[in-house]
Amino acid sequence: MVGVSQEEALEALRLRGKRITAQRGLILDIVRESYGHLDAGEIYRRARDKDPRISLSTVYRNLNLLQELGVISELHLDEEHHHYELKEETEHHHLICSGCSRVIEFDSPLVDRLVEQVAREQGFHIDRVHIDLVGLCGECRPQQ
Amino acid sequence: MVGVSQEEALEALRLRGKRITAQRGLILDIVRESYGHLDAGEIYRRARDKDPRISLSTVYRNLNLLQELGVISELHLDEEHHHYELKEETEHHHLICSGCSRVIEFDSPLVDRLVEQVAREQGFHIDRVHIDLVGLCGECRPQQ
DNA sequence: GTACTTGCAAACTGTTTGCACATCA
DNA sequence: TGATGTGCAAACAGTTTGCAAGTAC
Repeated sequence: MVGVSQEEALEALRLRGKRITAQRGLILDIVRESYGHLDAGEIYRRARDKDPRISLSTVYRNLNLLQELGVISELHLDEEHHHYELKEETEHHHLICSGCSRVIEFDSPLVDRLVEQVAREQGFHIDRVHIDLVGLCGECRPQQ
Repeated sequence: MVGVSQEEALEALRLRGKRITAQRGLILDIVRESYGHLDAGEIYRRARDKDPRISLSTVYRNLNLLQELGVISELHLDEEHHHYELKEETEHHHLICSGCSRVIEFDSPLVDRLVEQVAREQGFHIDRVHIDLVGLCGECRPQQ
């Protein structure tokens, strides 16, 4: 669950001739601290708490930039808007509680077996795997 | 790969006191004929070819209605907008070619094993499973 | 100093809604 | 006939973009 570090992220910016600004540092901090996965609006709201002058377009621009640099990645959870997380070294998938919206990451060797099997049967070469399991976590189950 | 039939779909409308209109029939035909998965805009464009007076809001309204009735289902493929397909009896997942955009449906017992394993380990009760594998199909692979 | 960034407002895309008119049963 | 559905335009949410002013290096 540990993604790209702040130093690595800043280094990625430098390498591409991008500047290190207060806004970028702030956005990275927020994405890092948010174990749950935030959408752009929520990242903006939290950023504004620390820097009331930041604009929503700066948030969008930098989320897109950080994605291009490979520092964060965009998720398509079940809902409408994009969510962002720090890029992990290992591929992982999402287990989403429809009660409390928490997002748990998982991986399993069964995923690789599944992907291999499907690729072989259908003659595909698979580049990306998205798995979202939606349900109720232990805490939300009893009371629904 | 055979979804709800036209008769079943019309019956579902009747049962809920909904009317059978030319527009609804047309939208259902288009969703049925589109093996690939279309978004609302594309469904609208195709519908307009047969009935130039149909409106985009009618398309949206009916896609939402048909979804509530359980006749079609909404997908969240990798892109921005919703895609729709006829509801299948069996759960299935999507194999998407990033070259030609074709969508192939699949299922495998390994999916159930994976879901069981994750549910057990994390104490979840899983309601929905979304799996999208993105890659290149046999035809698109050589030439890229 | 200069290229890169920002904030702001305006534009854009996908989707939903209010309302008067049309239509299925 | 009366409830339901349609088309149109206007409203919305999320996201992107043009531009002048600001800032990192």
